[in-house]
Amino acid sequence: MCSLSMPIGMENYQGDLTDILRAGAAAAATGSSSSPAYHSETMNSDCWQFSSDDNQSIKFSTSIAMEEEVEEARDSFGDPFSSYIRDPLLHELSSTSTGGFFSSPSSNSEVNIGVDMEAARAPPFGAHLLGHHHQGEVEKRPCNNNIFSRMLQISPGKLGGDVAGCDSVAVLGSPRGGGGIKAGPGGVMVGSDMINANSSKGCLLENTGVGVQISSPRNPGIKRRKSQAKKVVCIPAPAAANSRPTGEVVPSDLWAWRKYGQKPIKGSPYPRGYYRCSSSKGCSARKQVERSRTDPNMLVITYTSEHNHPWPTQRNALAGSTRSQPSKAGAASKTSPNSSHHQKPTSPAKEEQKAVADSMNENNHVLSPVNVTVGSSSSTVKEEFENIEKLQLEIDHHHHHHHDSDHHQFSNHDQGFPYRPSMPDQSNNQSEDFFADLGEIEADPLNLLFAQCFTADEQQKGGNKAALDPFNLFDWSGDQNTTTTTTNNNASFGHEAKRRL
DNA sequence: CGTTTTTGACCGGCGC
DNA sequence: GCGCCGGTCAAAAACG
Repeated sequence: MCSLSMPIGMENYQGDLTDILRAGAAAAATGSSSSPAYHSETMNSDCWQFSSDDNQSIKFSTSIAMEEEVEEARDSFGDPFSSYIRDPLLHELSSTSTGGFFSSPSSNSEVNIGVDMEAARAPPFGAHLLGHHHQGEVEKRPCNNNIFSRMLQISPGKLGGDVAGCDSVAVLGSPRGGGGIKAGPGGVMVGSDMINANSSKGCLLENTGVGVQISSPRNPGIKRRKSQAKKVVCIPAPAAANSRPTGEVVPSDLWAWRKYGQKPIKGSPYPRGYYRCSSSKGCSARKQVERSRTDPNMLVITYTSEHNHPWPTQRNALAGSTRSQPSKAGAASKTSPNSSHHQKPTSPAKEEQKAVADSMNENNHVLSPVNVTVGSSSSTVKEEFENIEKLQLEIDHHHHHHHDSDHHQFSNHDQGFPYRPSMPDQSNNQSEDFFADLGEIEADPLNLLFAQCFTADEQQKGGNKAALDPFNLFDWSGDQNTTTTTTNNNASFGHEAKRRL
């Protein structure tokens, strides 16, 4: 994996993804200060940078905005990110902390990952709006610094919601609490769906905001079957760089997703993939994955419906999950159906994860000459879960034994280190809350992932491997964990391609 | 064998 | 009512 080193402060950092995001958000929040627009509740923020030793720096920009309405959806959507929303920590985010980036200045390349959880009503901030993905475009506004400006966005919205009030951004923090996150100048992005053309005018979300509907331009509020909110997440597309227009690699979020369709989207050269949760038959959770028209490097993932079941602890079927893509990752044949997946992921989830990782790596790759190597190994799902479990254990461990320390870490770093932003309100309590919440968090795979990453980092500060590669975070495999599996992210991800078009 | 992916067809909403 | 589109279905193929 790449060797990203933790930037400042990060080194010691242990935490889970969630934390990271949170932190980032928090950080962002601070940073975002600039934007006047922010709603008080919302938070913005923006960017965290992780810089690798290499000089690479990665930023995460996050903005999370939620609407009230959104809450229902919040939970799961299956996206790991959603957890953020729920996550109490969000508060933290909302609260602001300093915005620091981890950054290293030097970064040659930066990657931003912005997380937006946006309510349907998008914040006015113009920054980082994603285009309506519907149109296929997601526009990403540049974040502060980042060159690549890849962002991760999450925006929840509700169907039917009225978007009209774009202005109001109510971002809720986490349900629990607190504050919302605003999108900050630093790269905050607005959920594409939410955003509509109007967005330019100030409203990010237009119609779509509404609900689940996936932003169909036509009808904003169309009633889709389910009235649920949808969340939009933008992340750097792994393969994009590689250039596969069509295929997308879906970042894994640990949920098991089964692709049930793909359609070319009218305004976009890239097809949209439709996935549904395969963890549970009854689960209505779905997600759509497509590349941003404007920025092929960005992957727009729209989650709709919630999972009606707990995170899959284990995935059953490996079979079929991976299609051959084997060896040639690099070679991706676009058309060939099989080509779509990188190497064979063992499970979709994994695949997704890999995708994420890949993307990350890719980014890194791009960014830094350094590294990324990746072996390709695919760990099995079980392995993944094992890792997760480990992570959980770690988390628990922290939870039980180290809160303080953890807390300290965060706090200490806060300023510089967004990760655990110091929240005004929460600063002290956070830790408690934080941990209290861990239960939830734990459940969240992503968090775990991140946690893993981070922990690994600590472990390995010395580092070699990348410990911190934020991107690697996504990577399950593990160098990080000692254990690890082999999986990895290969730099080559070529997953894309697939089908039609 | 069970699961996933692929992919053409079908369905429903919307605009004209 | 028709056509466009997006979303979903379902059969076939692929995979482990």
